[in-house]
Parts: sequence; C-alpha cells; structure tokens
Amino acid sequence: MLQRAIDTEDKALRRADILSAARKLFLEDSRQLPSAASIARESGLAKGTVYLYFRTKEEIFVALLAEDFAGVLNAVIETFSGTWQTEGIAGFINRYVTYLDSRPEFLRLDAMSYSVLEQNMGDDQLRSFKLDLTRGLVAAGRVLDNALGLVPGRGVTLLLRTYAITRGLWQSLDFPPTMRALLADPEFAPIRPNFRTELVEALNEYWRGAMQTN
Amino acid sequence: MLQRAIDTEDKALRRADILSAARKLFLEDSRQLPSAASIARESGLAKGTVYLYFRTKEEIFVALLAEDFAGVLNAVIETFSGTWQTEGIAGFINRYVTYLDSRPEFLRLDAMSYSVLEQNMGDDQLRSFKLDLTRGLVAAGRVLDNALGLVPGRGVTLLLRTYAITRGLWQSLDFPPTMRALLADPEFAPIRPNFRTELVEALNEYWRGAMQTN
Amino acid sequence: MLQRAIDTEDKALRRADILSAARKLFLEDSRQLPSAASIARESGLAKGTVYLYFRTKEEIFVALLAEDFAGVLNAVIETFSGTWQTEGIAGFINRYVTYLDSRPEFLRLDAMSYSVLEQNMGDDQLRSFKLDLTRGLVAAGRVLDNALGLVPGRGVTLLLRTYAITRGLWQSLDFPPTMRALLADPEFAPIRPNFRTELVEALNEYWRGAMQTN
Amino acid sequence: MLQRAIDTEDKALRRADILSAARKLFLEDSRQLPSAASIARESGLAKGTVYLYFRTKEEIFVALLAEDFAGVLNAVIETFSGTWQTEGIAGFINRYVTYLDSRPEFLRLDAMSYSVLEQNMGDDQLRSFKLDLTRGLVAAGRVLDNALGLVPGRGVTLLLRTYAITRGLWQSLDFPPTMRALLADPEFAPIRPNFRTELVEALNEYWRGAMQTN
DNA sequence: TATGAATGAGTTTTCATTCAT
DNA sequence: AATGAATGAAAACTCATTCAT
Repeated sequence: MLQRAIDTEDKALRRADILSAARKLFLEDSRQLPSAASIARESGLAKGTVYLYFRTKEEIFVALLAEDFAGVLNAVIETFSGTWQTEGIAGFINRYVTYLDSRPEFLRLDAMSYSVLEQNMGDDQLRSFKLDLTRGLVAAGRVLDNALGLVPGRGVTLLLRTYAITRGLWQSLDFPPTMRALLADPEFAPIRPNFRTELVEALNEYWRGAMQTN
Repeated sequence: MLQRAIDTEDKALRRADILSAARKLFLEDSRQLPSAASIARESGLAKGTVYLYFRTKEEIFVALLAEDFAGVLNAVIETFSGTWQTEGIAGFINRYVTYLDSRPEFLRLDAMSYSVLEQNMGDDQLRSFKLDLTRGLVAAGRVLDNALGLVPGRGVTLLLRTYAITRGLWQSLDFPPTMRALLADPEFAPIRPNFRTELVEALNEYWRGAMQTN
Repeated sequence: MLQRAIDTEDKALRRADILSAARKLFLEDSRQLPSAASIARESGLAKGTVYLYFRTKEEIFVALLAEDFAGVLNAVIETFSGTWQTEGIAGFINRYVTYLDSRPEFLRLDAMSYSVLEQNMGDDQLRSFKLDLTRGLVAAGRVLDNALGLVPGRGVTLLLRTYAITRGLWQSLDFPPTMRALLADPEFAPIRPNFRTELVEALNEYWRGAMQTN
Repeated sequence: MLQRAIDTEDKALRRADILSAARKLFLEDSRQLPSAASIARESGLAKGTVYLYFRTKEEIFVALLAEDFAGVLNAVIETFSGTWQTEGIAGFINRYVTYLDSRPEFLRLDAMSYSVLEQNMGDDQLRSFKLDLTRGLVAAGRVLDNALGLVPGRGVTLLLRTYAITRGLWQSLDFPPTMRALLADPEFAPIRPNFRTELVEALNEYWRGAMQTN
C-alpha cells in the first residue's frame, strides 16, 4: 500500500500526481477523456483513492484546464508588467503563442469544455471554476489597461477576443494523426495551414485593428 | 410499415425527414446528441430504417453541419457578388451575423464537431465532408478575392479567420440555461457580454486590421 | 442469435423464460437477488435483452412475487368455491400450506419485498403491483365472505391476518443451510420448530379464535 | 483526537454512543442501513474507531435489535409477574403494543434481519445473538407458563406466534412516506388498515383461539 | 486506542448498431 | 426497403473494511 498523505502538503502532492497522470493519458489520445480506471492505474493509486481527491472524473480535467488557464493569464500579466514596452504587441503575441506550445493539452482540453467537461460536474465546482477564471481575466485585463493606457475594461475585452481567435483557429486547424493522413492530399491545403503561423498572423491583424483609433 | 421509398426522390425525402428530426431534437437539448432511438421516433421511422440512410448517428449531424456550412458560404458568396460594394465590410458582417442567427443549431453543433462528431464516422464520410467544405471555402474565397481585389488566396484566409473568431466567441459566450442561472451574479458580467454584439465588434476590428496594408 | 420474439405470444414466452431463470437462480441462493448478468446468462439472452422485458432487475422479482401471490389467492378462491364445506377451515389451511410448499421461493422473496425489492422500482410499477394485489385480495375476500357467511369485508381481514402469520412465522423459522448448522445445538430447539407444523397449528388457533362469536 | 476509552466502563459508553448514533440515523431513513461513515460521523468518532467496537456494520444493528428484543421480553415478563391477573390477556396485549410503539425502530429493523442483517456477520456473533434471544424467550415463556398455568413450553410457543403475527402485520401495513402518497387512493384502503388497531384485534383473536381448550 | 487515507471488488444499465423477418 | 428484437461492450462510482501512523 501507498504511503499515506497525512498533511496538507502531501495531499496536494497526491492531487498533483493524479492531475499529471490525467494529463499524460489525455495527451496520448486527446479525443476522449481517459477512463477513471486508467487514471488510477497511471497514478499508481486505487480507483477509490482518485475519488478521494476529485468528486467526478470531469473535475479532474477541469482542474487541469484551470491550471492551464491560470498559466496563460500569468504569462499575460508577466508580459505586460514592468518592461513590457520593449516588446510591443508582436512580442506579446509571440510569448503567448510560445506559452501555448508548452501546454499541448490546453487547447485540446478547452475544445472539450463546452460539450464534454461541463456536463458532469457539480454546480458548485462549475461555478467556482468560472469564478476563478473571471477573476483572473479581470486582473489580467487591468494590467493590460494600465500597460497600454486603455479605457478601463477594454483589456478584458481584448483578452476575450484574443482567446476566441485562439480556440477557434485551434479547432479549425488541429487534426489528430488519423485525420492528418486522411487529409494529406494537396486539395486540402487551404484548410490546413500551420496553426502557430496562422495564429500569430491572425492575432497581429486583430490587434492592429483593435488598437487603431476609429 | 411505412410506404417504401423506391426512387431517388423518395429517398432524398426520407433522408431529409431524418435530418429535420435530428435538428429539432438537437435544438431541444444542445449539450448532447439525441439518441438514435429518439431520432427514429421523431421521424416516424424504425431504428433500422435510420441506419439505411446514415451509417452512424454522428453522420446525421455532420450532414446537418454540412448543410449549414453550405448555407453560410452561400450567404457569403451572395453578399460579395454583384452589388456588394454598396454595403462595405460592415454590411457583410451584419448579413453574416444575421444568417447565423437564423441557424441556431449551427454553432452548437459546430462546437461538438471537434470532440464529438468526428469521432465515430467512417473515413470516407469524414473525408468527403471535409472535401466539400474545402471546395466551398475556396469558391467563396475566390469571390472575395475578386470583390475586394485581394491577392489570390487571401479570401480563404480571411474566411477561415472570420470563422475562427465566430466559433471561438460562441464557445466563450454561449451558456446553456442551467449555467445561465448559475452565472447570474454580476461578478460574472465580464465573461458574459452578448454574443451578437461582441461578434460584430470583434469582426469589425479584425477586418479593419486585416484590410490595412502594412 | 436467438430467434426473435415477434408476436405477443412469443414475447410472453420470452418474458416467462426470464422469470423462470430468475426464480431458479434465486432458489439457489435466497439471501440476495442474483445479478442481472447471471439472469441473462441463465435465460440464454444478452443482458440488454433482459432489459427489453423488464425495466429494472427488481421488477423481475416483483413480477415473480406477483405470480406467486396470484397463485395463492387462486388457491384460496378455488378452495372456497363450490364444494368447500366438505373440508372445513382445517381443510383450507392444509391446502394453503401445501400450496406454499409448492412455491419455495415465494416466502423467501416476500421476506425481501419490504426492504429490498420495493427499493429500486418505478412508482408506476410499484403502484400497479400493489393495485393488482389489492384487487386480488378483495376478490378472494369476497369469496370468503360468501362461503362463510361473513360480514362483508371480513374475508379480506382474515386473509390479511392469515398472511401476516405466515410471513411472520416464515421469517422466524426459516434458516439458510449455513445457519442451520450453526444452530444445531439442542439449546436452540425452542426457536426451531418445523415451519409447516407450526404454521398449521398457529393458523388453526387463529381461525378458531376469529370465527368464534364474541 | 478523542480521549481514549481505557477502562471497561468507558468502552461500554463508547459502544453505547455508536448504537445510539446508529439508531438515530436508521430512524431517519428506515429503508436502508446508514453507511458506516455516517454512523462514525454522527457518533463523533473516526471510521476506524467504530470498527474497534463492532466487527461489521451489520453487527451494530443486530446489537440494536438485541437490545429491543430484550426490552420486549422484559415487558412481557413484567406484565406476567406478580399482579398480572388483574389485566387479563387483553391487558397484556395492550401493554405489548404500547411497548412496540415506544420503539419505532424495532419492527423496521426486524424486517431487515432476515434478508439484510444476518448476511454479513461473523458466525460467532450470529450464534451468540440467537442464543441470547433463545434464552430470553425461554425465560419469558416460563413466566407465562406459570402465570397462565400452561403446559411447560407452551408459553414459548405462544410468544413465538404472537411475535410472528406482529412482524407479519408490520411488514404488510407499514409504508414509507413515499409509498403512502402512492397508495393514497381509496382503492388501496383494504390493504391499509391502521397497524396498531389491526395488531390488537389480530392478537386478541389469536389468543382467544389459543387459550381455548379443544 | 484513535485516526482517516487507502483500497478495490462489484454491478446495473444504456444505447449504437446489427440482422432475422 | 422497413422493421424492431437482440446484442454486448463499456465504465463510473460507492462504500465496507483495513491498516499505517
């Protein structure tokens, strides 16, 4: 039997183990959530133990998503704090896209949140997830407002739209290995540009339009 | 037992019945695909009959999605053909958003395509769906190229990005009734602007940036 | 694959198959309901097929119980119809107890109805089970009223009390094999009289007291 | 952490705490045994601690049942000791029924003993429970024999049958709140007489028949 | 003794799909 | 072509009990 997680710190560690097992398995097949049994196996725990730390399987993945969201928002805040002006918007966009690259599960998971993840969660969990998200977004928006001298509240809007472009493009341009083979023919080229390149360009165009007085 | 659909026309009719039953049921609860049994019941057919017209349940909804996609692309083509210059980009955006409003199932279905619909389809079906999509997109892109005097191929890119913004915003801003109640608190206001308004603004900003020489 | 039960008669047959499989398995271990899987296996059907005929596992056993109840009530009605007077109450009691002997699962199942069976059933099923029961009881009571020249309604009461004595004694005196071994010591003799003997005596005493004018 | 129960008295106290917590929870929902976790919570102990005092969850409830049985038998003994003749059998029946009323969990628990409680107990526990029961019954039977001038051993029989009528009627006439609503229709009246009234009448009839020389 | 973290067996039911009629 | 009876895989979660601390 496993060593027991008695104090808060150990428990946090165990929770993190579960999350990391879930992340790993999800990356192996991003089209569906891994089973609770497989997550338990991968984290070296019994099934029941997993349910000691999360109330439903979906909660695990929403927690993962929350981590990633927090990470993005932090990246944004860091970018726009202190010395940001040296980089300009293009610099921000680059940093942002690079961050996304470091979190390959993020956008895949995000694409399931609307139709899969939010299905089987307690209202409380869902609400508190959305609340954290909102607060993080507002905080980051405020940093933007300051850094760019925007009308208060404009920062949140820009972030929301930036994020919309991101998730929208991802879902248009990411193909699982199987489909990639299926769409290898050059005729499909128009719908298969590279995600990263496309995102950078699209965001640059958007921000150019958005920052322009009109 | 139903009268048999012998000739091609009858068959097309029966197929349409199934599609319309599926659309109706999906609109009643857009968070999950209706069951095959309920679709059969709603269309007045037996379960087995439905499977004579579609190989899997998901195919039904992809067919629905294909119809809607074709509709959007048609709307785009119409807008940019002939007399379009009287409207300008803002006019196009308005028409586009209005069209979306008339197809309430479209974006909901679209939000499931990445993680649900494309899961359980034959490769053939998937490929031919994507092929139609690509061709339609390229055709519409060409119309844009002509109407706006763009570098050939630029039109497709603009459409792809326009669509990315649309689906991204939709997934950020559409909440099912249950969640709407859950997020009624004003603290959630920043993540709950009106979809239509937000989409119009975001698209205007994007197109402004995109059309600007740089 | 199995031959399909198309018409009503075949379906009734299939239903009966399931019931008889369930009865058999229950008799093998009367302390808990057999699993749905084992019932399917025993009746040579797939699990899903069982659920085509019964909405929950408990419904199967309640159906069994209903059959047995109907049987008892029929036995009562037959006993008291026509030529009954030749037998007297003692004759009725004998017939009744003999009938019970022929249905070894009946009282075991009955002992679970209060705490197990009625747990996982739809309200509709439960209500209609109770309704049938009530009607049968009232009908049999009426036959008693006539045969014995009782105040109308008295028959139902007598049946209810007769049944109470039966189930009460059963639960006091029936021991599963394991427990029988455990209670082999003569010290336990006072709580281990033979069920049948005891029931006959108790019923005779009860009816003697009940039929006596007072 | 709770103060440790070192001496026998403390232990008995703790045991009593658990029993009273279990009784309380069972009264709140008499259709199923409360969970071990809830019993621990309600008694202010840890789950593991409960298992220091009882080997299985069922043992707790059998202990409860044993307490109640002892109570009934005591009531019987008291009734028939000393001055009992002033009351007559009817007086005894009344006292008995009144005692039952004061122990609302008793018959509910009893109804589970056959199919639920005796399932998951150690043989030792089960045997010693039955032994106590037998001894108590024999003792009470003897008191009856004396008070009523019966053939030795007849008292036990009368008690056993009295109890059979009691538990049989209870299971026929007690309905949980949900079912009560379901059976509100007057058509169900025949199976819904009042338990107490019915029990008193049935016992009077039985004892009349039983005490009569024949 | 007391604790509560960890265990893992155990089972119903759904529902997309097939195929005998 | 149409039917609908039959199939059977698939998986989340609970909870009594144990045992390391």
